[in-house]
Amino acid sequence: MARVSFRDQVLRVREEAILTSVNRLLAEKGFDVMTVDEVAADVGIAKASLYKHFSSKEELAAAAMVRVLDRALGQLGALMADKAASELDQLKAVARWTMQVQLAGEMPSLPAQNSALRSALITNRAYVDRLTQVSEQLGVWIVAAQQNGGLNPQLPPEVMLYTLFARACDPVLGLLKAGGNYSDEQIIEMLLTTCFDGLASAPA
Amino acid sequence: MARVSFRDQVLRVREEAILTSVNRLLAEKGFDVMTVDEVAADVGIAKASLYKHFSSKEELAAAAMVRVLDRALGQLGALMADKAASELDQLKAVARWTMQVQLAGEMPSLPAQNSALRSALITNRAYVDRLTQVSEQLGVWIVAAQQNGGLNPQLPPEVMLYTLFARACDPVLGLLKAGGNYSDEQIIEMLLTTCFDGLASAPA
DNA sequence: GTCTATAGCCAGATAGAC
DNA sequence: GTCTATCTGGCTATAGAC
Repeated sequence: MARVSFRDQVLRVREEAILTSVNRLLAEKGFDVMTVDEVAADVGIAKASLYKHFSSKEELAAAAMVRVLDRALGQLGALMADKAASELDQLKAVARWTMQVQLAGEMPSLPAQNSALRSALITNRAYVDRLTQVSEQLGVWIVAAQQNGGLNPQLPPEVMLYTLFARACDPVLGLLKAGGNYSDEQIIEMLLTTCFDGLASAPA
Repeated sequence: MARVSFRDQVLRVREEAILTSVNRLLAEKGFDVMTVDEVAADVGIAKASLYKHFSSKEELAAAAMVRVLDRALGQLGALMADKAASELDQLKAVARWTMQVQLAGEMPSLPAQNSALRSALITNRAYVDRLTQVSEQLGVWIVAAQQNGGLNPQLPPEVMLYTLFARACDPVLGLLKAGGNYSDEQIIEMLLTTCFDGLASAPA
């Protein structure tokens, strides 16, 4: 196995620092409002140095998304190891995890409208690959849960999948946190209830 | 009663045309990506003329929000006249209406992050008044529905209210419409199910 | 109130020395 | 690869003639 040079390690650490800043700023302000100058200032390097690592603002966002999707894949892998849990429980655990990430201010929020960003993302192999992997694993659990009665079998799996993704960046979380009336754990439990049991029915 | 001059009527029609364009562009691209040049081009007037009617881009967005909130208040008034409907039915009707507006490409989407926009909105009396009115009427229905068993009494009304607002600009709608596999009416019915009955339980 | 033209600013991205 | 300094373009907003 090839040894990694000290020089490469330093680079890797620096890129990690960049992505941490990008991730936080994307979660705070969103892609359109975030500026590359802010990122550079937050990392503590010159803007030109940033562009030696990432060739555009869109690439920065894509790299941040790849990192968060990798974290998600790690979560999925850990959950798959739990053979005792039902598929519904595993899906709830995923939703809980995404809400925790969002409450921690670490969920990057990308606008669906920005076309320059969209085309950069869909042509980014690393991003598309990971997004596909996450979707496929969730899809497996959704279909299984529909068959064993954990999820409503009348809704298309596609709708369930989109809904879970959407709840990972639901603005309701931010509103409730800003209100300050509930703990993070209370917020998560309430939103898990609204997501899986709806507004109408009382939890079992 | 004072007669409205012809001149004022022309102005009023022009401002309506401006707001229609702003509303559509806000729904399509969002506030940050929309430019005042685009609005002027869409209306077919010079940008400087726009600024004679509205003093800033934020004022444009606020006026568009006021108009959509007025439409919402009209809906609420019509629903209140239906004495036979339960409060749950009325809330579902409101949610259905907001989804129809969104599918029609007429729901302006404003980013929660942009601080210049936020301060312009919260200091806009017309906007705040209407938002308060809508919230209060929905709050009345929510509390009543919780008391008569239509809605889960364990969830704070505040959480229900935020959730209903959030569903009015839920990205899931756009994703499903872009997919092209379902009719508008099918999309709305599915999302009403996920919102009120959740992903887990089958509808009654 | 409408227009053309432009001011003023700030963003993303780059040049070139070290 | 890092920096300082700068380019380039697009944006909001305004000046000033009609």
